[in-house]
Amino acid sequence: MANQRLTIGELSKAAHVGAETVRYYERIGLMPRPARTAANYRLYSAEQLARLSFIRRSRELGFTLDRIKALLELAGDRARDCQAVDVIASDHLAEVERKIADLTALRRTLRDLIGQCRHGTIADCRIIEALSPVPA
Amino acid sequence: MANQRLTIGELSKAAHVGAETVRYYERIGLMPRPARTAANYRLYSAEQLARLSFIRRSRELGFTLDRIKALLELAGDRARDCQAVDVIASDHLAEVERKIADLTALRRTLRDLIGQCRHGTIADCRIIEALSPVPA
DNA sequence: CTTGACCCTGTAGTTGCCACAAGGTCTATA
DNA sequence: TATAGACCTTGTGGCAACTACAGGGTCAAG
Repeated sequence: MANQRLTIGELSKAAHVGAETVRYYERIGLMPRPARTAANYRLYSAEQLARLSFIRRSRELGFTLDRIKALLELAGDRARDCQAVDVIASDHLAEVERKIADLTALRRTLRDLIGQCRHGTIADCRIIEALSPVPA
Repeated sequence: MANQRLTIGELSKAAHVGAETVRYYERIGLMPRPARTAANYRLYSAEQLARLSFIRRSRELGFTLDRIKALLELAGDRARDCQAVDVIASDHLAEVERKIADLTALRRTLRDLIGQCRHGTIADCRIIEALSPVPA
């Protein structure tokens, strides 16, 4: 009963990942090549569904496919020290924090700029002015 | 004296934009086709340098090339109401704010996850566990 | 036996560039 | 005058992570 095999469409629905995305994951080696029916249809196992779900969750957390590949390799090695996992996650967190900092600075600049808008003509628009270079 | 024309390399240095990027902007219609020397070298005017600098500043603020194109069109129309500029900038700000919100939620999740790490084996790694689907 | 929903492969588009390759040009120096 | 090296030209392909076809094959229901 654990042998229920899924077509790509069924897998796709179960994992909430587009079928074309699944094929893409296969092409880049993130998902294994599945079994095939006589008619060359892909057939997925429960384990492969679990793998795809893992990928989807990781993507939701913003991990890159490269890092997800690394996480999946680690996940298979149950006896191993989980420090490597920690490193990947911490690196990712650091990147998220950097992006937040960048975007926060950007938000400030944009708010200032928009706040200065006097709603007149382009000729005295502060936004355009801020973007325009000073004539040398 | 206002007639000083620049090669793509000179333009590139002056505006702090890669030469290949300038050619790319030309291809997509963001920069105009410049004059050419007898040897087919591109020659840029001061006005074109100003346009490229405008683009660079706008990119630094995270505007997409499409929006920059729109901003440049508006910027040329000095008598026009600057409301359209305000709309573009405000839309952009809204997107930045959305991204900050998304990333902030992500940061929280990642921090929680990493904080739960007990530094044992993969088998009881909270991070891997959180990513793994519950077996049905 | 046909309709419609599924599946297949392969290719091209998205965004904003960067990195070649293979050639032409220009300038300075030996 | 020859030549080295820095510049310029076009065209192509790559990056991330998909998405959207086109042009076919397959399968189950009515």
